[in-house]
Amino acid sequence: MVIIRIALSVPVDILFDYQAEDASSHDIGLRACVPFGKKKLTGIIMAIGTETQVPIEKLKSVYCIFREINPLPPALLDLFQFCSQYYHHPLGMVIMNSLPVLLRNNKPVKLKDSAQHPLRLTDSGRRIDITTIPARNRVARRLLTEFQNATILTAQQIKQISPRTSKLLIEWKRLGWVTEKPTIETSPSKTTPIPTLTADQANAVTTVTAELERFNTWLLHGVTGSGKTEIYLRLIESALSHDKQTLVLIPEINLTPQLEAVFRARFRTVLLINLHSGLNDTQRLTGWLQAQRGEAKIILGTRLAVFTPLSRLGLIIVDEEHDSSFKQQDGLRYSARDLAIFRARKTNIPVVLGSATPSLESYFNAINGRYRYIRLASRAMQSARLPSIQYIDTRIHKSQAGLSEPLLKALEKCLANKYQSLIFINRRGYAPVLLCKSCTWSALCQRCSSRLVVHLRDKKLCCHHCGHEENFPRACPQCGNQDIAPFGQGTQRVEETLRAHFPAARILRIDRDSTRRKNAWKEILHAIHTHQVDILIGTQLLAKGHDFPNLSLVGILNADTSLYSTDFRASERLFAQLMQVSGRAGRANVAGHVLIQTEFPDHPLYHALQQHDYDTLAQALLTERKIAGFPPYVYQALLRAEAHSIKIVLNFLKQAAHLAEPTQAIELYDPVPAQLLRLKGMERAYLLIQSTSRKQLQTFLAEWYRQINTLPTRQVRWVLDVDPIEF
DNA sequence: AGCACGCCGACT
DNA sequence: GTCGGCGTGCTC
Repeated sequence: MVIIRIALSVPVDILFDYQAEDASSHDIGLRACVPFGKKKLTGIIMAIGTETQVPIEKLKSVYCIFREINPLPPALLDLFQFCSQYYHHPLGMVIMNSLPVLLRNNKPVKLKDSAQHPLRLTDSGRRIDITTIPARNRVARRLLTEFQNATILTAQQIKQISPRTSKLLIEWKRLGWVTEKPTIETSPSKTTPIPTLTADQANAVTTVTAELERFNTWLLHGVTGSGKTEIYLRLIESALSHDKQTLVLIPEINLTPQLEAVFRARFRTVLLINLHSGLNDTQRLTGWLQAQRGEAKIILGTRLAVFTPLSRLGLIIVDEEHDSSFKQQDGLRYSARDLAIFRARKTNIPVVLGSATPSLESYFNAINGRYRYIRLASRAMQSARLPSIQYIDTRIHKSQAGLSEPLLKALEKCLANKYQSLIFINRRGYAPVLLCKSCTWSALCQRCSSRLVVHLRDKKLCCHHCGHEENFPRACPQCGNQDIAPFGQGTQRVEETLRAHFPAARILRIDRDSTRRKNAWKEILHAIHTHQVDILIGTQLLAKGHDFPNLSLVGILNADTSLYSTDFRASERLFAQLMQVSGRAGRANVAGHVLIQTEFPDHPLYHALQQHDYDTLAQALLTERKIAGFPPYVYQALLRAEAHSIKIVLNFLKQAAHLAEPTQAIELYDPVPAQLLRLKGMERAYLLIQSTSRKQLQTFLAEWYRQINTLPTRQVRWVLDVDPIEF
């Protein structure tokens, strides 16, 4: 009897056995549709054998095995297995949640042949003169133009040009203008000039390229503007020359288009796909299949892309590796960066972690020699120097609505010189608090233990944690006094103040509220680049990765709040963020100045920032962490739990703690309520476990996880968070 | 996660 | 007497 073992998306960490007479060992990694209770589910075949522990009468037969697409490769199944074990999350859920939605259905995928393959313009196609096509044949002209621009077009791209192209393409295929054959041509485009490398860059490229055939974790540490992207491009080129795929992981969606454009411009003749959250189900599946078949040579994507099957993977790049969005913060709490390293090791290929401000974990590994460390000391463009950073002591310089006199003066001067400036304040809305002046009342969220943020623009109070909105009250609900007022500054208020102060200036606010609209980002970037804006006001959305060539002045408000935070990672994050924002100034042809308003101008973090001295600060922070016994000197895990009442949560955590059998190597702390106690109507708490040995921590967690699963979990939702980065 | 089974309160 | 509340436990 042939037994197949299937991983299903159910929250129990076991495989389910089924009878399947027609299965063979080639079917491992394929999808199978099976009866499950009263339901029908589709899962992945993990093993095939002739034996089972399940009583024969319980054993059911598979409905069918889907063979229309290739099985998931063993290396990817290894990654899932590791992920499931390391993060203590059921294997079936790990696998099924990583797959495109269309592969989770109880249906075979059906894609039209034309939809499956990208088309490449052949040399004879390239020689076609557009004017030989009648002008009224607009679709044909558009399509040919697009092909001659891009050489390769995916099915989606073609569909976007016009939905009625299939007849045309059949004809063109017959004529030999286009072909489905993926090319292995790697010569970069002749039209985009390729910059010469600095000595630093050249050295980095040579060093990594020399070891392209084996696993290494490279930390590529270079200040903003030191030209990391160019290094990525060269490495990808090397990978391409061996006909290998490159997986490029990037933090979040906003900077994708920019990076994508750079990559496409350089590699016009290879298929590049972008796997981001904005895709619909069909687009995602199409890209996924192209990656699996090895047709897509460059796979650009956010954290989920780390699970893409890649038959010819030769290189992984994790850009902005310090970015916390590589860690998923709900459900399966995985770190895409760490999984990328695991994947590279298993595939025996290099993984390059790039950052201007590496995470302390990576830096620690680099100086210890666990990672290979590559340092880019200089900015690539000689004209672009590092910005000068100065502090405005807000104890001396009083401010009006959060803006100090020296900063306003600097803005004025910048305006007069027709340069752009940027005010960075990481707080959207008008004001963070609504206060009653006669009693102590302030507007609170009903579902979270947080204050409601004033959004004067739409006359609403908003909770930035749960999204709750309510109308602006006319009077204090507690004492009836009408004297209620916004307190503190947010982007909207800064915008208002600056508009009043510089009525002639063109001011643009950039935060989640102003970029929510579709295409808003595109329009904003266009406005900035064509110099239709004088002053930008923005949150951290602005900090990431964009080049603003005319930007000369950066003003930073309200940075102090993270200086003395209870979160031991706050300084690290603040520094990275301020480095990033500062780096916006003075990129191309303009000298950059950064003015930071602070009450603590002598703080070591600010000193380090002023000197552009990552190392001194990193060393200091590492010393602190060593003394305090924090990561990277210890490994941590959290048991997180939530319920309607904190009593239930704490009680559950206490029970869980009671079950634990810690060894000497494991430290188990008392349960503590979360910083933000209530979130979306749930009260939360966690329990910290730590150890100096990752291995022992894992052994402990595995056993403990099994034990916790036996607890009655009435109304409690819980997860293990391994290597947590938020508390 | 679903979904059924099961054992106690308020209804035609 | 039953309808239905959601606590408990199983799914190959």
